[in-house]
Amino acid sequence: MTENEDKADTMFHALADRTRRDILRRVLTGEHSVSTLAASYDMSFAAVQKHVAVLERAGLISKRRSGREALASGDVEAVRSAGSMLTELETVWRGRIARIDDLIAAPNPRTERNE
Amino acid sequence: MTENEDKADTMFHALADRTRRDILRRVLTGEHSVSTLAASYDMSFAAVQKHVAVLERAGLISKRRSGREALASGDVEAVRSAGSMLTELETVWRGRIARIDDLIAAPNPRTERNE
DNA sequence: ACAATATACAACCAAATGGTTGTACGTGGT
DNA sequence: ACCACGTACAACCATTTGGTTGTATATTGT
Repeated sequence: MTENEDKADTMFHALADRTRRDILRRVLTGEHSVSTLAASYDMSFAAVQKHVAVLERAGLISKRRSGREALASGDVEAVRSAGSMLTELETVWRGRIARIDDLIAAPNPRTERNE
Repeated sequence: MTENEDKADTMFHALADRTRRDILRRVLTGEHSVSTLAASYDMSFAAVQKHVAVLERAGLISKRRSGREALASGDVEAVRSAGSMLTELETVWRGRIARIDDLIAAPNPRTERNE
Protein backbone atom coordinates (compact mmCIF):
# COMPACT_ATOMS: atom_id res chain seq x y z
CA MET A 1 0.00 0.00 0.00
CA THR A 2 2.50 2.54 1.25
CA GLU A 3 4.90 0.81 -1.15
CA ASN A 4 3.31 2.58 -4.09
CA GLU A 5 3.39 5.91 -2.31
CA ASP A 6 7.10 5.48 -1.63
CA LYS A 7 7.61 5.00 -5.35
CA ALA A 8 5.59 8.10 -6.13
CA ASP A 9 7.57 10.11 -3.57
CA THR A 10 10.93 9.19 -5.09
CA MET A 11 9.72 9.52 -8.68
CA PHE A 12 8.19 12.95 -8.32
CA HIS A 13 11.08 14.09 -6.21
CA ALA A 14 13.48 12.96 -8.93
CA LEU A 15 11.42 14.89 -11.46
CA ALA A 16 11.34 18.03 -9.33
CA ASP A 17 14.75 19.25 -10.42
CA ARG A 18 15.42 20.81 -13.82
CA THR A 19 18.90 19.35 -14.14
CA ARG A 20 17.51 15.88 -13.53
CA ARG A 21 14.65 16.40 -15.98
CA ASP A 22 17.19 17.56 -18.54
CA ILE A 23 19.37 14.52 -17.93
CA LEU A 24 16.30 12.32 -18.25
CA ARG A 25 15.44 13.94 -21.59
CA ARG A 26 18.94 13.37 -22.88
CA VAL A 27 19.12 9.73 -21.84
CA LEU A 28 15.65 9.09 -23.23
CA THR A 29 17.04 9.93 -26.64
CA GLY A 30 19.76 7.33 -26.18
CA GLU A 31 22.62 6.18 -23.99
CA HIS A 32 24.98 8.75 -22.54
CA SER A 33 27.96 8.23 -20.27
CA VAL A 34 27.94 10.08 -16.96
CA SER A 35 30.96 12.16 -17.91
CA THR A 36 29.40 13.09 -21.27
CA LEU A 37 26.35 14.29 -19.37
CA ALA A 38 28.49 16.06 -16.79
CA ALA A 39 30.20 18.06 -19.52
CA SER A 40 26.86 19.72 -20.33
CA TYR A 41 26.26 21.27 -16.97
CA ASP A 42 27.88 24.04 -15.02
CA MET A 43 28.57 21.92 -11.97
CA SER A 44 31.04 19.33 -10.81
CA PHE A 45 31.13 15.79 -12.13
CA ALA A 46 30.21 14.54 -8.67
CA ALA A 47 27.08 16.70 -8.61
CA VAL A 48 25.90 15.32 -11.94
CA GLN A 49 26.76 11.83 -10.84
CA LYS A 50 24.54 12.32 -7.79
CA HIS A 51 21.68 13.50 -10.00
CA VAL A 52 22.09 10.40 -12.13
CA ALA A 53 22.03 8.29 -8.96
CA VAL A 54 18.78 9.94 -7.84
CA LEU A 55 17.19 9.21 -11.21
CA GLU A 56 18.44 5.65 -11.03
CA ARG A 57 17.08 5.07 -7.51
CA ALA A 58 13.75 6.41 -8.74
CA GLY A 59 13.85 3.79 -11.48
CA LEU A 60 13.60 6.45 -14.18
CA ILE A 61 16.91 5.50 -15.73
CA SER A 62 19.23 2.52 -15.66
CA LYS A 63 22.97 2.23 -16.05
CA ARG A 64 25.04 -0.28 -17.89
CA ARG A 65 28.78 -0.73 -17.64
CA SER A 66 30.88 -0.53 -20.76
CA GLY A 67 34.56 -0.57 -19.97
CA ARG A 68 35.29 2.37 -17.75
CA GLU A 69 32.14 4.18 -18.73
CA ALA A 70 28.69 3.98 -17.18
CA LEU A 71 26.09 4.37 -19.89
CA ALA A 72 22.76 5.69 -18.72
CA SER A 73 19.50 5.32 -20.59
CA GLY A 74 15.97 6.39 -19.71
CA ASP A 75 13.15 4.03 -18.89
CA VAL A 76 9.96 5.18 -20.61
CA GLU A 77 7.84 2.70 -18.70
CA ALA A 78 8.78 4.46 -15.46
CA VAL A 79 7.91 7.82 -16.98
CA ARG A 80 4.57 6.39 -18.03
CA SER A 81 3.91 5.06 -14.56
CA ALA A 82 4.51 8.54 -13.15
CA GLY A 83 2.12 9.86 -15.76
CA SER A 84 -0.53 7.32 -14.87
CA MET A 85 -0.47 8.49 -11.27
CA LEU A 86 -1.54 11.87 -12.60
CA THR A 87 -4.25 10.48 -14.84
CA GLU A 88 -5.47 8.59 -11.80
CA LEU A 89 -5.92 11.99 -10.17
CA GLU A 90 -7.92 13.11 -13.18
CA THR A 91 -10.13 10.08 -12.69
CA VAL A 92 -10.77 11.15 -9.12
CA TRP A 93 -11.76 14.53 -10.46
CA ARG A 94 -14.13 13.03 -13.02
CA GLY A 95 -15.91 11.42 -10.09
CA ARG A 96 -16.65 14.90 -8.81
CA ILE A 97 -18.23 15.84 -12.12
CA ALA A 98 -20.26 12.65 -12.11
CA ARG A 99 -21.52 13.55 -8.65
CA ILE A 100 -22.42 17.06 -9.77
CA ASP A 101 -24.32 15.56 -12.70
CA ASP A 102 -26.15 13.29 -10.29
CA LEU A 103 -27.01 16.34 -8.26
CA ILE A 104 -28.47 18.08 -11.27
CA ALA A 105 -30.38 14.96 -12.22
CA ALA A 106 -31.66 14.54 -8.67
CA PRO A 107 -35.38 15.34 -8.20
CA ASN A 108 -34.87 16.96 -4.78
CA PRO A 109 -32.19 19.71 -4.50
CA ARG A 110 -32.07 19.21 -0.70
CA THR A 111 -30.05 16.06 -1.32
CA GLU A 112 -26.93 18.21 -1.24
CA ARG A 113 -24.66 17.57 1.70
CA ASN A 114 -21.52 19.33 2.82
CA GLU A 115 -19.87 16.23 4.32
CA MET B 1 12.13 29.75 -21.13
CA THR B 2 13.21 29.01 -17.60
CA GLU B 3 9.70 30.16 -16.65
CA ASN B 4 8.26 26.81 -17.63
CA GLU B 5 10.98 24.94 -15.80
CA ASP B 6 10.22 26.91 -12.65
CA LYS B 7 6.64 25.79 -12.93
CA ALA B 8 7.70 22.18 -13.41
CA ASP B 9 10.01 22.43 -10.39
CA THR B 10 7.28 23.65 -8.07
CA MET B 11 4.64 21.31 -9.47
CA PHE B 12 6.65 18.13 -9.20
CA HIS B 13 7.98 19.18 -5.84
CA ALA B 14 4.42 19.73 -4.63
CA LEU B 15 3.53 16.26 -5.91
CA ALA B 16 6.54 14.64 -4.27
CA ASP B 17 4.91 14.33 -0.86
CA ARG B 18 2.24 11.76 -0.03
CA THR B 19 0.34 14.04 2.31
CA ARG B 20 0.11 16.67 -0.40
CA ARG B 21 -0.95 14.11 -3.00
CA ASP B 22 -3.61 12.91 -0.61
CA ILE B 23 -4.83 16.45 0.01
CA LEU B 24 -4.91 17.01 -3.72
CA ARG B 25 -7.01 13.87 -4.21
CA ARG B 26 -9.47 15.02 -1.56
CA VAL B 27 -9.88 18.52 -2.93
CA LEU B 28 -10.21 17.19 -6.46
CA THR B 29 -13.39 15.44 -5.33
CA GLY B 30 -14.74 18.75 -4.04
CA GLU B 31 -14.14 21.69 -1.75
CA HIS B 32 -12.70 21.08 1.70
CA SER B 33 -11.82 23.58 4.39
CA VAL B 34 -8.25 23.56 5.65
CA SER B 35 -9.33 22.49 9.13
CA THR B 36 -11.45 19.66 7.72
CA LEU B 37 -8.39 18.47 5.85
CA ALA B 38 -6.18 18.93 8.89
CA ALA B 39 -8.45 16.67 10.93
CA SER B 40 -7.52 13.76 8.64
CA TYR B 41 -3.81 13.79 9.27
CA ASP B 42 -1.65 12.97 12.22
CA MET B 43 0.09 16.31 12.29
CA SER B 44 -0.59 19.85 13.43
CA PHE B 45 -3.00 22.19 11.73
CA ALA B 46 -0.08 24.44 10.83
CA ALA B 47 1.71 21.59 9.06
CA VAL B 48 -1.34 20.81 6.94
CA GLN B 49 -1.86 24.48 6.27
CA LYS B 50 1.71 24.64 4.95
CA HIS B 51 1.08 21.68 2.66
CA VAL B 52 -2.02 23.40 1.32
CA ALA B 53 0.05 26.54 0.74
CA VAL B 54 2.64 24.55 -1.21
CA LEU B 55 -0.09 23.06 -3.41
CA GLU B 56 -1.58 26.50 -3.89
CA ARG B 57 1.76 28.09 -4.88
CA ALA B 58 2.19 25.26 -7.37
CA GLY B 59 -1.17 26.20 -8.84
CA LEU B 60 -2.53 22.70 -8.22
CA ILE B 61 -5.29 23.95 -5.95
CA SER B 62 -7.00 27.25 -5.26
CA LYS B 63 -8.61 28.63 -2.15
CA ARG B 64 -11.78 30.59 -1.72
CA ARG B 65 -12.90 32.40 1.38
CA SER B 66 -16.25 31.56 2.91
CA GLY B 67 -16.76 33.23 6.25
CA ARG B 68 -13.98 32.13 8.53
CA GLU B 69 -13.20 29.08 6.45
CA ALA B 70 -10.80 28.74 3.54
CA LEU B 71 -12.21 26.26 1.07
CA ALA B 72 -9.68 24.52 -1.14
CA SER B 73 -10.45 22.81 -4.42
CA GLY B 74 -8.18 21.09 -6.92
CA ASP B 75 -7.37 22.40 -10.36
CA VAL B 76 -7.47 19.56 -12.89
CA GLU B 77 -5.97 21.70 -15.61
CA ALA B 78 -2.81 22.05 -13.54
CA VAL B 79 -2.70 18.30 -12.97
CA ARG B 80 -3.07 17.82 -16.71
CA SER B 81 -0.26 20.25 -17.43
CA ALA B 82 2.01 18.25 -15.11
CA GLY B 83 0.94 15.15 -16.98
CA SER B 84 1.67 16.71 -20.33
CA MET B 85 5.25 17.40 -19.24
CA LEU B 86 5.59 13.66 -18.84
CA THR B 87 4.00 12.82 -22.15
CA GLU B 88 6.40 15.33 -23.69
CA LEU B 89 9.19 13.14 -22.30
CA GLU B 90 7.57 10.15 -23.97
CA THR B 91 7.63 12.07 -27.21
CA VAL B 92 11.36 12.60 -26.81
CA TRP B 93 11.69 8.88 -26.34
CA ARG B 94 9.67 8.12 -29.46
CA GLY B 95 12.22 10.17 -31.35
CA ARG B 96 14.83 7.67 -30.27
CA ILE B 97 12.79 4.84 -31.70
CA ALA B 98 12.32 6.74 -34.94
CA ARG B 99 16.07 7.19 -35.15
CA ILE B 100 16.67 3.51 -34.53
CA ASP B 101 14.21 2.71 -37.29
CA ASP B 102 16.08 5.08 -39.59
CA LEU B 103 19.25 3.24 -38.69
CA ILE B 104 17.73 -0.09 -39.61
CA ALA B 105 16.40 1.37 -42.84
CA ALA B 106 19.77 2.96 -43.67
CA PRO B 107 21.72 1.26 -46.46
CA ASN B 108 25.13 1.87 -44.86
CA PRO B 109 25.59 0.79 -41.19
CA ARG B 110 28.54 3.19 -40.84
CA THR B 111 26.05 6.04 -40.63
CA GLU B 112 25.94 5.44 -36.89
CA ARG B 113 27.48 8.18 -34.83
CA ASN B 114 28.12 8.35 -31.09
CA GLU B 115 27.74 12.15 -30.78
C1' DA C 1 54.79 0.09 -16.28
C1' DC C 2 52.69 4.44 -16.25
C1' DA C 3 49.68 8.29 -16.98
C1' DA C 4 45.20 9.76 -18.09
C1' DT C 5 40.27 8.82 -17.88
C1' DA C 6 35.69 7.49 -15.83
C1' DT C 7 33.44 6.32 -12.02
C1' DA C 8 32.15 5.96 -7.17
C1' DC C 9 31.85 7.57 -2.75
C1' DA C 10 32.95 9.95 1.69
C1' DA C 11 33.08 14.24 4.25
C1' DC C 12 31.68 18.58 4.51
C1' DC C 13 28.59 22.88 4.05
C1' DA C 14 24.72 26.20 3.19
C1' DA C 15 20.07 26.26 2.11
C1' DA C 16 15.60 24.21 1.83
C1' DT C 17 12.11 21.01 3.79
C1' DG C 18 8.78 19.27 6.96
C1' DG C 19 7.59 19.40 11.20
C1' DT C 20 6.69 21.87 15.87
C1' DT C 21 4.67 25.69 19.13
C1' DG C 22 3.07 30.25 19.87
C1' DT C 23 0.80 34.48 18.53
C1' DA C 24 -2.42 37.45 16.14
C1' DC C 25 -6.59 38.38 13.81
C1' DG C 26 -11.16 38.03 11.58
C1' DT C 27 -15.72 35.58 11.79
C1' DG C 28 -19.65 33.32 14.04
C1' DG C 29 -22.60 31.86 17.77
C1' DT C 30 -24.68 32.85 22.32
C1' DA D 1 -19.72 41.66 24.70
C1' DC D 2 -17.57 37.51 24.83
C1' DC D 3 -15.59 33.18 23.65
C1' DA D 4 -14.70 29.55 20.44
C1' DC D 5 -13.30 28.60 15.80
C1' DG D 6 -10.59 28.86 11.51
C1' DT D 7 -6.81 30.78 9.48
C1' DA D 8 -2.32 32.83 8.81
C1' DC D 9 2.23 33.42 9.92
C1' DA D 10 6.59 33.80 12.59
C1' DA D 11 10.24 31.47 15.04
C1' DC D 12 12.47 27.53 15.87
C1' DC D 13 14.47 22.73 15.09
C1' DA D 14 16.12 18.26 12.94
C1' DT D 15 16.75 16.25 8.61
C1' DT D 16 17.34 16.29 3.74
C1' DT D 17 19.07 18.33 -0.38
C1' DG D 18 22.20 20.03 -3.76
C1' DG D 19 26.35 21.46 -4.14
C1' DT D 20 31.59 21.25 -3.12
C1' DT D 21 36.44 18.94 -2.73
C1' DG D 22 39.16 15.00 -1.98
C1' DT D 23 40.28 10.12 -2.27
C1' DA D 24 40.11 5.36 -4.04
C1' DT D 25 39.57 2.11 -7.74
C1' DA D 26 39.15 0.20 -12.29
C1' DT D 27 40.01 0.73 -17.26
C1' DT D 28 42.36 2.40 -21.39
C1' DG D 29 46.14 3.96 -24.29
C1' DT D 30 51.19 4.49 -24.96
